[in-house]
Amino acid sequence: MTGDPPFRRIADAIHARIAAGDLRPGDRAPSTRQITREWGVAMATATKALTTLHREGVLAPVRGVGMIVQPPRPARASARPAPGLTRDRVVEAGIAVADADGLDALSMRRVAAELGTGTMSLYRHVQDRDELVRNMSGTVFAEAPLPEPPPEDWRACLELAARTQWDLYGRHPWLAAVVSFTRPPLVPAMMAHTAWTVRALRGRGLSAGDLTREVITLSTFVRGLAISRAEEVTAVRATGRSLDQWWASRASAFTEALDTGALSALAHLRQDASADFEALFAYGLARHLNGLAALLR
Amino acid sequence: MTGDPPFRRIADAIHARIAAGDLRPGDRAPSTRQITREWGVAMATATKALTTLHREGVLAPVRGVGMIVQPPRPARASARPAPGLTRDRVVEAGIAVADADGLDALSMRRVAAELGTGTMSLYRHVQDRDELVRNMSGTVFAEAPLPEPPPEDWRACLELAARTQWDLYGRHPWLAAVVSFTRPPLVPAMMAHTAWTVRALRGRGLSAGDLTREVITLSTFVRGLAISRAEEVTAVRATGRSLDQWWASRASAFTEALDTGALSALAHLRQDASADFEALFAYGLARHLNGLAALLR
DNA sequence: ACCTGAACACCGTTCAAGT
DNA sequence: ACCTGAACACCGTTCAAGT
Repeated sequence: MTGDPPFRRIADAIHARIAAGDLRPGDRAPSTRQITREWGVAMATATKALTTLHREGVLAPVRGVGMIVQPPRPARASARPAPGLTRDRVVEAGIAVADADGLDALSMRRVAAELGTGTMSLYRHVQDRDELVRNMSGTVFAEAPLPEPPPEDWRACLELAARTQWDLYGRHPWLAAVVSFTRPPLVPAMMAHTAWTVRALRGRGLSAGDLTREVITLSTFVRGLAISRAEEVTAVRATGRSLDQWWASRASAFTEALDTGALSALAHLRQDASADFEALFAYGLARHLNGLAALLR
Repeated sequence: MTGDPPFRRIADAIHARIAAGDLRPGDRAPSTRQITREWGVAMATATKALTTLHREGVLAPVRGVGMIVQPPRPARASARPAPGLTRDRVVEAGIAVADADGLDALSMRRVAAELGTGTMSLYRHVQDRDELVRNMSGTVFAEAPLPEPPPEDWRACLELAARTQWDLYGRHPWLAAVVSFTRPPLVPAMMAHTAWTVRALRGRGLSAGDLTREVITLSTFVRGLAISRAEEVTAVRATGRSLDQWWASRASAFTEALDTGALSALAHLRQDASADFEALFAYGLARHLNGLAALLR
């Protein structure tokens, strides 16, 4: 890029401003004089940059005004199906967007742009945004199979199932907020996860009700903590502040609150322990499984 | 309300349709003939209902067309501060909207409409929507104080703290998705909750790290299950289908999946147990506290 | 100086116009 | 018949114009 000749670099920079929306169709592009000032080049170079963009159809000269930004030409012929656009590609693009920038960034327009199609073309492959998200969940769950045959020990099984979900939520921070265990979508990979856990618990004296509650509450704990961890990822992305920095910025207001009698007990909390999600996961899982062990005994 | 005379009830009903957006400025209001059919009243009553709305400025007669819905008159003079609009009133209105229609319905425009102000007036009292939601959390947490002095038994304390949060999330289904225990806002009522729990656990041999993890993982379980319950509320509101009805509609596809080998273990789950959130709460809490009891022993 | 309406840059999705 | 761009009815928030 830096090896490009100056007129090319200037042309690309102007093009980038148009792509970014800083310059919009109908606006005046920088004049040759402005270009010479801004980039420190000769008039000949500035003129060549503009005529290049003219030849490429990006700008058009208007007598007595200057170079005007043209409306973008449609990238593809209309009413022709985008070649190779499939439900799987839409879902993959959705996963890529959500992994990179979170669920809030997952707009239909953004996914379509990622695929180089019109927004409405997506609706030929998914019914609506909700169905897209559901399909995304199903697809990523298939990334996390559980071993066959399972470990013999029920505790090893439950630890493995919980750990597998925990890691999956870590790879896809948007996932935790989106899965449901009370209205599970009919996604084979998710049902397989649940079925694997049921098999580990079956025939150990739990009532059918307790078996159901065990499966749901364990998943709920893992999901709940994964939601907190994901919020942390989002907060860092949004504010640029890590949890440590956030606490540091609150420290003075916090210690002030500690003086006021009833809140002084908060001084017994350790902030580093609240930021270590791995240790929180291990602790909460251990308490739950120890409680279950007492029930099974 | 039901004691109002018929013409008043009809006029109110038409007004309600306008407020709901079913009838928009420029639309024709129901004619006298339509009113006699729809409400089963005499022409004189229908005419009185329409002339009442005319006198109130809601409708205006257009010769040869009928009664036309008028644009709403601005409720208050501009650039005059809305009398009595305070941060507390904004927060209260936000809570009312979110309680009634969920967090998705909590738009700045909706809250402003509820208060009869312009949207931008809200920004004089809260910095942005996020701060509004944070203030809402703080306010409702103050609804759920914990008793002083606390019970002597640590287990009774933790059960009470968990139960209090659980009930609070039940009264305000939007709350669970919004609270954070890793970046807690400096809200006295929330900090008091945490401090109360810390006091119950202090001096029982837990390390500072484990004490911190205990407080967070217990809250995480309660919050996680409350999120599931809230999603259930939202799903019923959106689809009009209870969890039972949802499962019934899935039954055939579900039992089909059960036949395919590995998933047959799912038949051991009891759907009614998955829908009983109170029992799920009690089960999960008991497992966690039994696990903690083993650690403290 | 204080307040807020118009405007902007986004959404998801409907629907009719295009091929 | 199939496909999709324009349009609609929403967002949160900026900013400049109003009082």
